Amino acid sequence: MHLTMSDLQQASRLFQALSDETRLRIVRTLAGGERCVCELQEPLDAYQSRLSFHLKKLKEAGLVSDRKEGRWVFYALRPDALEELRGFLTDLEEEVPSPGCSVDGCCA
Amino acid sequence: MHLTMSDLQQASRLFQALSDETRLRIVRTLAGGERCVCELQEPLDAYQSRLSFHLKKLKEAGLVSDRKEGRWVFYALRPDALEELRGFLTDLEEEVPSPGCSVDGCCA
DNA sequence: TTGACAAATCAACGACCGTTGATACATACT
DNA sequence: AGTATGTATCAACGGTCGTTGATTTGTCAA
Repeated sequence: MHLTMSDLQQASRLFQALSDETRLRIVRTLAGGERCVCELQEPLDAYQSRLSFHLKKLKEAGLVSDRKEGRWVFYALRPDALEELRGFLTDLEEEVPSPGCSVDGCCA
Repeated sequence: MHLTMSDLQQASRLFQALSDETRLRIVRTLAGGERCVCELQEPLDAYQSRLSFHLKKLKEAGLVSDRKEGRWVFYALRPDALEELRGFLTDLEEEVPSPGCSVDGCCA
């Protein structure tokens, strides 16, 4: 009975950020270590403006961090964000279908 | 080195289904046991057509199942779908930033 | 058969999303 | 100074999404 991230709004934001295939490919690549935008361009076969757009979305959701170095901007995955989501799913799975759950407000 | 659900398209479909706050509230409620549409209406304060719309989305994504009984249709959470997603996130977190990862095709 | 109820579907609308190509900005090099 | 490079931003477009209200389909009861 925790469901720590009862803030469904935040959860939906995270899910939304991961709801795009291009962004998932970015995330999967960043799981191998930080990358600058130009390093993503070739393997993902995407225009630079497109990558900037998606990286901004991921950053706004808190899923990646960015670090400026010279003319490059390196993006990295934020493991705690993934952990947060995983915890949310775990809490959902642990929610047991209790018989008296139809009581007012229980599932509101 | 598993990343079983390497099918990013399927992953994005699941994330997309969970990217809406109304749907997350439905899912959280269904975690307490199956419900028919009319039982969701009051606690979620939503029109019936709206709930039907979102339940259809959840069903299409494989996150819920439905069971007809008389005039009612009972929806229930499918735990395996949540498990699938959790596994995907776990695999992502386990992906170690190995030094030689910049090799061609490694993260493509 | 008539009425009541549960659920799905539809049309319409506004809002947001993802892509592309062009442009702007910042940094580095000569 | 000028030029090249990496990145962000912009305008424009087409497409999809979520909501509402009305209609339709199916099921039960009187």
